Amino acid sequence: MTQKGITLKDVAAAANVSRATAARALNSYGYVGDGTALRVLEAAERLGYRANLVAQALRSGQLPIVGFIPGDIQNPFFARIAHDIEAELRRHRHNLLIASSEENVEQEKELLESLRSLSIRGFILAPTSATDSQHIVQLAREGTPVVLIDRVVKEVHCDSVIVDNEGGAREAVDYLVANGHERIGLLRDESRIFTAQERFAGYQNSLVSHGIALDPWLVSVSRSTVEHAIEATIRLFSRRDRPTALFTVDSLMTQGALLGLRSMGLSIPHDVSLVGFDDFNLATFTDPQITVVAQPTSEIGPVAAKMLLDRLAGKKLAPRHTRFPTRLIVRGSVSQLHGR
Amino acid sequence: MTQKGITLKDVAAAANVSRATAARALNSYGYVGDGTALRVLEAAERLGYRANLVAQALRSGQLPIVGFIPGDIQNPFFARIAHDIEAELRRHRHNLLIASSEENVEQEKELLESLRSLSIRGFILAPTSATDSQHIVQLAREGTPVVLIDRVVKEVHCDSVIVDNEGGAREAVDYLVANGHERIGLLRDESRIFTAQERFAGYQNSLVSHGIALDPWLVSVSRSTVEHAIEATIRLFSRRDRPTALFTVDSLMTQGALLGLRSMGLSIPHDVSLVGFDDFNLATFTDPQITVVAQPTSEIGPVAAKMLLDRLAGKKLAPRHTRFPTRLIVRGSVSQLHGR
DNA sequence: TTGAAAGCGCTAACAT
DNA sequence: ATGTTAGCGCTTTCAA
Repeated sequence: MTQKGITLKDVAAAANVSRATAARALNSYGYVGDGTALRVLEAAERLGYRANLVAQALRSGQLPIVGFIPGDIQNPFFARIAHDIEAELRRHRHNLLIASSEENVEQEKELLESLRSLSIRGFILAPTSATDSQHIVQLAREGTPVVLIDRVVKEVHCDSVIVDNEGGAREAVDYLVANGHERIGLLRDESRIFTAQERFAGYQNSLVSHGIALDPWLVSVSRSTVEHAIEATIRLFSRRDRPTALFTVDSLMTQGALLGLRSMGLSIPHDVSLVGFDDFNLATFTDPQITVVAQPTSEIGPVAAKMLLDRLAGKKLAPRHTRFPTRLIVRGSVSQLHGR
Repeated sequence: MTQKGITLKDVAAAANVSRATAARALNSYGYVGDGTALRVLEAAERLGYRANLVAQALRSGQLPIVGFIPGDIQNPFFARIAHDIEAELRRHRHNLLIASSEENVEQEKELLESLRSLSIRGFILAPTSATDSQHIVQLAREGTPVVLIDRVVKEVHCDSVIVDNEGGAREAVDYLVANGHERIGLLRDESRIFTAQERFAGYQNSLVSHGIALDPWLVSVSRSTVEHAIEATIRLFSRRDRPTALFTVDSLMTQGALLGLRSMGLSIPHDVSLVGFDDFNLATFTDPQITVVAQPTSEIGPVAAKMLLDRLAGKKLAPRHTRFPTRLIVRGSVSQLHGR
């Protein structure tokens, strides 16, 4: 046993002062005589005193912890953001509690519900559903600071950090069209997810602006996992009159598409051209390398963390919304379609 | 404002009982009249009562939170483990606080130090250093349950979950030798890291058992990031009389090697054969696919979480150590060396 | 079967 | 400049 259970009382006793004075010295507020302060500090040091944050939290009603609820911590996109948030919070002596919703609204609700009992100071959240959002509205209304990332929910008025999904998707499809493609497949995730909606809109808008009719058969919906995306890809390309190009709405689905196409013996870009939303490590390792719409992943975490920290510091501002632009990175997965 | 700040007192008042009785009814212990219990439960329900975990923690000295300190949450290996631990903890109504050490011992110490004030119930930790470990010893000695994963520290007596690093590395190098390679490069990370030591031992042992002398020039040390590994690879292969094969000790370094070799115009497996420790998504997307030593990543998290949960439940057992076997997955990145 | 009261460790209003 | 005291929300003796 070592310096476990050294409390303020012990320090106060050792320094021959009251607990109040000891607290003042330790947290440097109010009046404390110089000599006294020194004695207290010295005693605390000697005893190995460490303030009990739980006790502080009971009084203040706030634990120095922020909750992060991503769709899936295994998605490198979220892992990167988690890392950045954590680093930023650490600078402000806060900790990060991570709980994945696993893209399941019910789980998201339960998580939020259970975390509220913990007096968590605020949340950074990637809501699973763009519509089922009463639980978030509720949370925000109670005064708990919330920052939405990657996705946004209409009814909720709080800070948010997202990217230009519509523009990014549109640019991707524009690029495909510019290369002569007209039968452009879309591999998208469930429409309850905000980004799915916006990216789908970009796909549509691009087609419309080029006078290309939207063919529902070219759109395949799947869950956002490599496995599901493989199946969806195979479904899409098993039809005769298959697409000449494919746009995938996130990196996991892009990977699934890669695998699905390979399993069908379809080569990129010879048989099929491919553009994916969200850049990922793997994209530069394949041959050819994959053309993608890149998001400024490294900026999202820090910005979101700072927004939340501002709220925790008590700043009363109107909700702020950051929307980052995306960037098309042309690599080698799109070919000029001949016979045009 | 909604059901914020409903306390036990409110529930007790609403049910016309004392706080003590309300607590008994809510937590079902001690004697409570059936009718009374019902009234209390009903009142709690109606008021939307939620127990204040911080207050409970102040009494019990324990917050239902477990700390996870990986080297880097962005490493898919740790992200997967984090996910699995979290899922397991959730079943036992515990939460997971994640803080990366970023492979920095000092940061690891600070993290632990600051988290102790939080009355965290236990830790799952991948220690950055195999030697600098007093802080962990200390922690364990104070009675805080600790489970070590991926890496282990001699002086610390606690549960651990690791894999057969030596055996896995040996098998990889054996395989290279069996394919006629003798000049086998090693890309390893810093020797303070436990896994680095064991994997290096496996490399050595294999060479020795085949009567091949260890050539220090063939060993390149680098930090475990893609960028550093690229440089180290280039360094290794810039020498004349370069290796015919390369063994990399983790997936980030394998990626770095891939990139480094490509930048030098060296093709796999024609110019260089490659085997990496730790399987990763990308390994099957490259052409050729990469031969790797796979770890049972999906088993580590659940086992570690269960060990910790046992401790939290108060089980007094001798420290348990699980060491999982590894498995060589032969794909296409190794070629039979001619002229042998 | 229930209630009163103490106390977990800390802070802050109030008094001195 | 310092001490006294009350109380954050909860659990748990102890007494009734």
